[in-house]
Amino acid sequence: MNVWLFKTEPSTFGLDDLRAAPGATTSWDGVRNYQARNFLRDRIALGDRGILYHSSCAVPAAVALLEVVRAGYPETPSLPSAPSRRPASAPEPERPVWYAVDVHLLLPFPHPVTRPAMREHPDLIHSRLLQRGNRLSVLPLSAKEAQAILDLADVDPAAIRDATK
DNA sequence: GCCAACGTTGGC
DNA sequence: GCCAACGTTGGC
Repeated sequence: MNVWLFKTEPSTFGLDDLRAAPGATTSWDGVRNYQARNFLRDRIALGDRGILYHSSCAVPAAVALLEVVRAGYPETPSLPSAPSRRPASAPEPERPVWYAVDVHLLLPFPHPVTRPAMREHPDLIHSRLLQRGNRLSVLPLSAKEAQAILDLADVDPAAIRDATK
């Protein structure tokens, strides 16, 4: 089970929007970076966890624990034509370019974990998340990094394993 | 508002 | 294929 960081600008879509969404679940789409796209398409699995991170706002911070409830799927599904009906001369259908996953809000953090707080933690000080110029909107977290963020959020460590109820 | 970092574009 | 210019992201 892997843990992923999902970055979002709360002025566009944040924790409050996810709370208000039907089933506290949303499609994580709109990612337009190939490296992040590859994570969505190839690496993020059903049941993986996510940490929701607010960026480009007054207090950038990790704010919630998520669960992936649907693995990667094309943003705009192309209607697959039955192979037998496709003339041999027709081009192969193109592979979709952009992908989404669905995430569900498991647990809003008791309090946000800010960047200064993360810098105090030995397991986060070298995290890609804290590096300047990091522009990846979806990125993998090591088990240590994920645990450190949950520790700083005062979330029960068991939450990351047992949250599915 | 500033600046660093990175991705994309386009001329050659 | 190189690389400069430009646009975007994102922290501060």
